[in-house]
Amino acid sequence: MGKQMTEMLKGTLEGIVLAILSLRPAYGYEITARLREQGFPDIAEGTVYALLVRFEQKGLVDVEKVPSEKGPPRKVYSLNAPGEKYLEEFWRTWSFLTERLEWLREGGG
Amino acid sequence: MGKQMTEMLKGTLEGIVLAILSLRPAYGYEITARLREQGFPDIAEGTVYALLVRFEQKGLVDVEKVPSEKGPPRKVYSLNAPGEKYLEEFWRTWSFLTERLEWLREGGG
DNA sequence: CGCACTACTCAGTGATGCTATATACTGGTA
DNA sequence: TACCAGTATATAGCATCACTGAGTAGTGCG
Repeated sequence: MGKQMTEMLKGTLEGIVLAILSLRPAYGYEITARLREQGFPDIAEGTVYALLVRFEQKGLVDVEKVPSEKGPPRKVYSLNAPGEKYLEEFWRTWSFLTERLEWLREGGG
Repeated sequence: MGKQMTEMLKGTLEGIVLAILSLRPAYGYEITARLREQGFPDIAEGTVYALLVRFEQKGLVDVEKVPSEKGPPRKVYSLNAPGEKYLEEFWRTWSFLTERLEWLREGGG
């Protein structure tokens, strides 16, 4: 993917996964697979799981253990109220950044 | 500024400063001041100087020492050819990210 | 049994931005 | 003189984050 993308994902991947969870609840392996389909082929599984642990520690998600037909039980994460708020804040921060960058890209006023 | 912005700036601040340099050459103190005017009040001076050192080490900028009427001599940085290329790559990476995020924001297909 | 796929975990690494401090030069003022 | 504000650069130490690489577990197929 390149170093630029890796660094740019810092802080952004968090928002991406929160956004995915806001669409509907999901578990780690599923999220990783979806990211790979959607243009992020090199997102490491370990990265996603670590993110989900952080979400849980921050109280942004609810967790439910669901048995799987194939393999160990799934940990299904769903965004709760604080999570929604946090995601809204993410979008505000993201919008601010995109506005600043769009402005710079167009010649900086 | 908040932790979200701090993390999101990782990888992005690099592009922001490169974009500022692509408009016209500038020195560290000046760049910091401009960032503060343009909505990033909490960018630390040390952050900018470290960034400029990295640019120099990567060979993305040319440096010229210019005497100042007030204070120590300025180190004026200007984007060179590899720097321009690197900036273009940054914009491509940035565009990819914004497209993915816009898509997610609008409901994820 | 061995292999592939599903599913989660964790220690160690590298890059980045922030904090805090130090250095250096000019000019104003008590 | 002594002090301080503004200009200008540099750097050591810290926290956070994504990546690497390895390990653990369960199911089904050859």
